Amino acid sequence: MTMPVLEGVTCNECPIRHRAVCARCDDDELGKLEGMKTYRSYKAGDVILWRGEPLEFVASLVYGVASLSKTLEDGRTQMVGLLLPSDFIGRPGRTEIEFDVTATSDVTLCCFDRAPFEALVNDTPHVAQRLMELALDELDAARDWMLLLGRKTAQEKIATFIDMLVRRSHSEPSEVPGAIPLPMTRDQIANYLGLTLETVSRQFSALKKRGVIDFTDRHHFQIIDNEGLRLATGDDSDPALAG
Amino acid sequence: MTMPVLEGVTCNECPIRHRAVCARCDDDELGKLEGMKTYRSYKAGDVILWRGEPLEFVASLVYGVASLSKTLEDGRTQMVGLLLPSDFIGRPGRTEIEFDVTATSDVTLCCFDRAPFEALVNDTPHVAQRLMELALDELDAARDWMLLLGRKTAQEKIATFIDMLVRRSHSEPSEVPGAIPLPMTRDQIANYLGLTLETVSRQFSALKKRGVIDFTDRHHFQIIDNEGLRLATGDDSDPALAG
DNA sequence: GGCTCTCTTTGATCTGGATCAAGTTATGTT
DNA sequence: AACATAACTTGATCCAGATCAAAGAGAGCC
Repeated sequence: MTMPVLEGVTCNECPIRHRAVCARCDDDELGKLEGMKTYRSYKAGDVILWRGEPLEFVASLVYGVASLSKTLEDGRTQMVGLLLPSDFIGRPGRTEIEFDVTATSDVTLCCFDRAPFEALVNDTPHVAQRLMELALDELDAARDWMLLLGRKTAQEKIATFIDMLVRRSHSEPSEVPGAIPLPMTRDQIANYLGLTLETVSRQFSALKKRGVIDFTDRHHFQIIDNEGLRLATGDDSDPALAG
Repeated sequence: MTMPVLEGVTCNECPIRHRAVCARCDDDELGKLEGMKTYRSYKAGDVILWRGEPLEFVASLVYGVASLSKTLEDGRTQMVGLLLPSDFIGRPGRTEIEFDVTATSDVTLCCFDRAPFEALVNDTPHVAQRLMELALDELDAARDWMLLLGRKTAQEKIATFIDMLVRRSHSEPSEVPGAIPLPMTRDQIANYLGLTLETVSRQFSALKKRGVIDFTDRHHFQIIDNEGLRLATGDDSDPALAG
């Protein structure tokens, strides 16, 4: 996997310019952010932030995938969020976080030191508003996931996960056409869906056998039957909505 | 249960004055809210808002308990939030909601028409900031609940639920001393915890048999063994933290 | 090319919580 | 007080997904 080099890239050339925390900024506001930003990179598997550790910086995720996870005393873990490009790490007024943040693939962040960023938020309504929107989007996503974790079957969980990946990964242009990247191991997917890795593997096999998806390799798949996938999520009763 | 009459009550006498969306307001700002507010009451079981319906008003919950829930096509439902006094319904920039809001007990809301409220938010930073804090608190709660739904056992779910009730219900002074109200049916608790009502009932019985809690009646209980309760939640490994 | 290590698949078995099925206790209502 | 209805408890059985186990399949390295 190639890791784009971003040092020296201007905000106007940034791939997440219109979806990240800076989405609503005008040129003037963007200039201030431009002067504050630094890029950081992490290898797949690196821990970006530990739960409870003081938060030195906030950041937008530019490339890659990161995960938020919580762990019980005996080691059971549950992912409580997946960060894709344009997602934000850190919250106004919070000096620490309640979960670990880990690089799932190689990751590049656009970072701002926390104190000056907060000062900027306070007198830049465009940034404050965008932060609120991002927080509310995360809250909606968290609630969809609560329904999934509490009430969906293993098959429905896997179908919903694939459906979410298709919707959210505005797939990189350079990739094999039609092949959607699966940027996580079976174990990480299991931790996201509240399952075991064996069950994840079995349900992928079942969807493949049913002709809903197909794997080009273990980390790239294609949708064969979009309608079948949608039905398998358990969300829509009305087939007309999926057409 | 007595339902306090609130018509004519001033904001300064309001029981949620210092925790609700108005928490940071000065007297001037409070005056504006005072002029906009109206009270609405609902009976236990009433639907306050349907998913997808245009949002006419936003509100703070003053008395009672309400729930947010999502439903799959075949009727399986999952509660995705519990609203207690001072919690807020409605979000800046959102004209509809993604879940049903239902009165769990008799409920009183302090309502504001949506459009004028949003106008006020835009030029009252104290309100905008407080709304952000409330949203982030909900996000933290949602993530704790994802860990519960995805990884905890039935016993741990029940213990965590009780522990949350104890922490959050600043129990009404008029109640029987030491008796904590359980403001939901077994079925509603099951929908909150991703269980069935039979499992909820069995786990309450098990905690009672183990001497952790005791019931004065079916909707009021007491904590007998606080340490035992904390251990049963599965959260803390370190007993020193619970002391 | 062969070796090692990690990830993945598949099979066999077990079990926690769901489901099915009575009874029991409250809370009204007339 | 008798009745009706809704909420709750408890028991018996079942099954989806966990757990235990072992065998493939990549990917990196010398």
